[in-house]
Amino acid sequence: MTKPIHITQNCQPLTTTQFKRYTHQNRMLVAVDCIIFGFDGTHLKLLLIKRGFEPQKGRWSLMGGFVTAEENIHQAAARILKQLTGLTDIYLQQLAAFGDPHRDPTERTVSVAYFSLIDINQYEEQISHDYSAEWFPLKKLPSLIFDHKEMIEMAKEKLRYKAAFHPVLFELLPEKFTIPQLQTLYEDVYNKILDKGNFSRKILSTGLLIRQKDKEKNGSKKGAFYYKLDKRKYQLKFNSFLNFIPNPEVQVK
Amino acid sequence: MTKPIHITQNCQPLTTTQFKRYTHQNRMLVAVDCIIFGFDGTHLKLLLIKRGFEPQKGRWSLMGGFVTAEENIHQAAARILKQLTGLTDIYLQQLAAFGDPHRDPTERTVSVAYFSLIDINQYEEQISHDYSAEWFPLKKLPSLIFDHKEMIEMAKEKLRYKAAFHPVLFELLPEKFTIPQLQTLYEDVYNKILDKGNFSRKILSTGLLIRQKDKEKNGSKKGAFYYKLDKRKYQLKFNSFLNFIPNPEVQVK
DNA sequence: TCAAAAGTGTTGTCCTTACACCCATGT
DNA sequence: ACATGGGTGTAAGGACAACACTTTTGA
Repeated sequence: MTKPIHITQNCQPLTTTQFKRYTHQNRMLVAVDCIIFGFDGTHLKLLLIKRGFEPQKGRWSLMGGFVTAEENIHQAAARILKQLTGLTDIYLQQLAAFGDPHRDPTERTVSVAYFSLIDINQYEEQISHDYSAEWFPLKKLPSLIFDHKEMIEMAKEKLRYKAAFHPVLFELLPEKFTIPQLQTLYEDVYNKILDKGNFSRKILSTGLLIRQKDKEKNGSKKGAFYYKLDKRKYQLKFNSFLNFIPNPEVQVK
Repeated sequence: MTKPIHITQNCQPLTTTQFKRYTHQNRMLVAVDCIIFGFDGTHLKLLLIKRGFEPQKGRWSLMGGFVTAEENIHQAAARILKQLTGLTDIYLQQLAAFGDPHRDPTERTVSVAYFSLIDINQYEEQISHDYSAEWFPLKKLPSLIFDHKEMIEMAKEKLRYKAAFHPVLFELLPEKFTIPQLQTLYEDVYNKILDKGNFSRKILSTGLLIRQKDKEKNGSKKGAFYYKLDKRKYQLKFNSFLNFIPNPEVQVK
């Protein structure tokens, strides 16, 4: 069995006056992997693809790709996200860099994981076929390649942590939504039943929501008012501490 | 002026049966940079080095280094931290990956920033000479190379965010410390005067501290009791939400 | 004895929780 | 009419900020 060779070390370093390169250093691939969250009205889900190329062809995986020479890492993540979902201007946040020497057995690759929250209704069905993509409930994830499981675990923790204080979960909902829908989302994220009265007051007290004239009538006879985010206040208050969850017991490293 | 050439792309990819490498991809350097916090009893400080090599020789910089072929990123950060401080088993947390294509004009380098909290008294004076290292108060930082300023800003935010809920600032203090010393630390981190009565009660109510028999007598005539961390409870409660700061208004992206 | 910092007591306010209750409406 | 979920009222309890007060001791 041949060991992979670090080809870059065989290359002669350039040494022009202006642009010395660092010599004797090990160059490696840098990738991004996207943890894409969606909410179908009942459960939080992840969008995974069936890997169409070697190695590990046919196994489930996060959507990922290599960072190119011209782009920064965030741009790479946005590009990858668009490739799979067709969406731009999406909530997209860096999670962490994963760099175990053998995480990808093919070749040393450092992967920067990003997590994103999308409105599952906006997602283009079409594209999912090209990538054999599928939404999986968080509790029923398939076996995944490399360290993707670990990435997802970290993303879940981070989401819970963030959502306990910041109104980030709105990113998962359509433009118009009801408070009971929002509550279901929180309940699924924290796996915890919340008191509807207290929840509704807490959410409304943030002043982030604007009540609409119409109601959603599928969930109940009475119907629940639709709300929209007040985009301006949302931007403004995003970083303040809003304490959405009573006694959060999120564990984060 | 010659443009830097992406040498790796000129290399022929290996294609043995067992170990295909990814073809046509751009390989790059991966570095770590360490944001090292210390507390001198009055102010929070950062340990910076005067860069001893080109490019930008002689300018101030975070301590950093390249990730080698055999180690993971965290190990690289721990190695770099030990190189400069002589310390191991230090609080060391990944902050974020920085990957602007031109952040290091020499050559495309992705840097993973780590931040660490050390007891400034444990720091070995000796080593600082080899690296021309110096402690700078956060409010009087010198001009720094590359994007190091941005890394530091992010680290400050992260530290404030984390310390508002988790007892992480203890990492900056010696084994024995007094509550007024701890309060000074919090006050410097949040640039905010705290009520001593409320602060002391809040800290003690966590149950993390064990009172010692002896007192520190320099700060006052009466003297303040020394405390030690209850290591077991510290581990146990580290991730729960303890709310150290009234109305935190930390801004984090 | 007095100044200065450590530490304790006390009180009013605000927030939260738990849960009872009312509301609207499709069947 | 009644079941069902949406939404409001409310009282008890707890947490917390503000600040007055007591303690200790070196000079």
